Amino acid sequence: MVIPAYVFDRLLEISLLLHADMARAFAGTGLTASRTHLLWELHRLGPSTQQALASALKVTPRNVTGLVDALESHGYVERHPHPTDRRAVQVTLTDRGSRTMAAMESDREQAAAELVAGLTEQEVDEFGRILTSVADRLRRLVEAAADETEEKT
Amino acid sequence: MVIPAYVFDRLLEISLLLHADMARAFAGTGLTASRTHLLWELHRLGPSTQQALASALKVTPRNVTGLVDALESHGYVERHPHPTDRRAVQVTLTDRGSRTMAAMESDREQAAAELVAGLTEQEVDEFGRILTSVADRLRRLVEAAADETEEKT
DNA sequence: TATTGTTATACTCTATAACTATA
DNA sequence: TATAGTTATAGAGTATAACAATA
Repeated sequence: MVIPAYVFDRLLEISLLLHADMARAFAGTGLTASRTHLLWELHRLGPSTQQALASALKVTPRNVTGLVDALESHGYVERHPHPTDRRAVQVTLTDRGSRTMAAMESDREQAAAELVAGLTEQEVDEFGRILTSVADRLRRLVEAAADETEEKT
Repeated sequence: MVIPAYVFDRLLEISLLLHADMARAFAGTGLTASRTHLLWELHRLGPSTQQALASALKVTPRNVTGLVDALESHGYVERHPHPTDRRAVQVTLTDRGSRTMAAMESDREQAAAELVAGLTEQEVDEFGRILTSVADRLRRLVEAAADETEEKT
């Protein structure tokens, strides 16, 4: 039993469609996929240091500096002194940032509903269950491959 | 009925895992995700002009120039004069390029088998069917959003 | 006139390395 | 000595605009 090729084609198509739609939706807003990902983590975590954001996004601290610079200049986030650690910066959402995330959350829910309109609850559950199983196996495969690469080093 | 949040989390996780694995697998090969995508299309389409590749990849011709430059310098593709149109270039896979794609194809099949090990044929079929349905609806949503944006312009 | 591919220019994301201020 | 964030530098992907050769 193998994942049929058409499933890969659909996944690739979904990825390209989402990319195109983001480019369209972000035009003129000062947002990009990476910047929005940072906003999303900030929304989830609450006020955070740039180190915490770097871990959450799995990118370097230097990279976070650039993303926060861009988001700050467009008014989505603010840098504040950290209350207890004078080395660190605390990044917070501004009102604009909070409103943007709230709007995105409700857009996402609406889109999520439209995508599965016509499917039964059982079908959606089954889909989620298989997706989770595939993600679990993929995680193990990727970790095994990474370990193997490391051993060679 | 709405797609549950954990399904989005799994999809995001899969996307991040694949990205990390590609970065690892491509180290030292001169390949990247974008360059591999071009090789894949070339493998699928056969010898192609850069215009054809730009359409297939949905990027600008200028972008293809850069990708083909990089792939050529690493020996994966070659530029040849087009047999009938002296303006155009025909891009072909080299032996190295063909061998690389063949290896990737078999790797992909093996990984695809491991990801669904433990699932029944019926479950995989069901998964593919729902994925197709979701992709169809997503395509329509994205097109509708794009049309709406265009009307405002 | 239209098309193919290139040069010129610019923006974004990402990484490593060196450095400053602080813990 | 270790950590948080910055400056410096570099590579990769992407885009628009102007241009030369050819159709």
